[in-house]
Amino acid sequence: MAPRKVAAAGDQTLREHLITTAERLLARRGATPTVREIAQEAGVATGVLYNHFADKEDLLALALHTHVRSVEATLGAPPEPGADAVESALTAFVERGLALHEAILPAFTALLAQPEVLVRFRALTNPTADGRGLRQELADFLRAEQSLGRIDAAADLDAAATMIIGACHEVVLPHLYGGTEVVVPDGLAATVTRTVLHGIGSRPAT
Amino acid sequence: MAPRKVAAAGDQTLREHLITTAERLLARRGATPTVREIAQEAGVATGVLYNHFADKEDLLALALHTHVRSVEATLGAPPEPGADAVESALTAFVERGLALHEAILPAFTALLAQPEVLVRFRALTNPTADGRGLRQELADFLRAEQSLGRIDAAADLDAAATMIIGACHEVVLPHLYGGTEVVVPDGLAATVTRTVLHGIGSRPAT
DNA sequence: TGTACATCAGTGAACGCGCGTTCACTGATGTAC
DNA sequence: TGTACATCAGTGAACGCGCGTTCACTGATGTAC
Repeated sequence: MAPRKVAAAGDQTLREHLITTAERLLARRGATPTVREIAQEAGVATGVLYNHFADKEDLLALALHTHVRSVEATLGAPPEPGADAVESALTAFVERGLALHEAILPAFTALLAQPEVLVRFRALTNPTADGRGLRQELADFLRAEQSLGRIDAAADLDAAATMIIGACHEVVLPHLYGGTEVVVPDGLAATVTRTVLHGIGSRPAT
Repeated sequence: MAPRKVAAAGDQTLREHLITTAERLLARRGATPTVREIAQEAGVATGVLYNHFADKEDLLALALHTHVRSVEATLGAPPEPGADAVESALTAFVERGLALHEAILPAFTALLAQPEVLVRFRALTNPTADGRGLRQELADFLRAEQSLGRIDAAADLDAAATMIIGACHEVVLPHLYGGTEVVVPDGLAATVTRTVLHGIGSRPAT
């Protein structure tokens, strides 16, 4: 056993290097990279991909999984229920969601047209929130706050979570459809939080 | 000038028949149809597409445009501000949004990987809400209700519109990612409306 | 230490396939007489 | 009415291209002596 000098930089294995490279190309706007693009960017021959992965779908699913995990790692831990004021904790949650979606939606949408990659991706564990997914993580947080009496006991928290995560999607999606740069409006997280906590219905003047 | 008998059924021109056929294939889950699939489904030779459209992107952009318009036509007019109670009018709005997104998102996501089609699509007028788009239509409605004093004057209506339309996206998107049937939870429109009007913050017991 | 050999990760030209697109051809229909 | 011709929408085999994938080959490295 005498491996040739690999193109991988640093202490990554070649397999990790290939996943990292595919992840970087995937995160860029546009279509999914070809195997030739991935190999060229990684500095290896195209055939080498098939020494480390079953096929292109396998590599792309792993690249997407790694991408989501590495983006999530940059976000820091979610707020603890009860530790802070509901409003500020929820705002932090929304900011996390906005950052996450801004970072990962381009890759996801590029892969929507490749159903086989999504099948493989789903076969891996959900990379966000210890397998729960972001929406469920938020719903769990809201329910914990509710049991602490800091959220209306009659509120429908699934709907609230859907609306909040939906707002994160909605800020990013039109830019993907429209081909324009994603711009998250200043203070959106705070405004969304205020809206979901207090509502927009008319109220008696104070 | 002696046109051969065309494959188009009824009183549609062959051009319209091709757009309708592409629209139908596009609305089905999955990838974008090939020119051969469209031609076969339309009952004509593949070459005929190029007698009526500049290229595949041209046809698909028109098919998407027609699709959105025909879905919107099935929805009926949006509620008039002030005509009904805010809560019921807004619920109707959300139901329209859910139905619209459920019907058009599969086609949109299939085309996300084909940026050129989206460029051509954007060159056409926005088919929803007289060119305003659904989100703006909703924001305009909320503003009208606000000026009637039926919505909190201090509310951020852009954020509210983003959350509501976002919820419509959020209900459909995970099923597209996940490859499962789209199921809109019963009563979601009413719950979303209640949440956005009254908020989920804890309130004094009545 | 020096030399011959075995190993096998990496190589990249070549393959098969499906795609969008082209264009010489077909034949049903309108027109001229 | 009947016949010869012109038109041109529709036809579909063929083309070129880019893709994912394969596999006979290369050559740097570990091992045996």
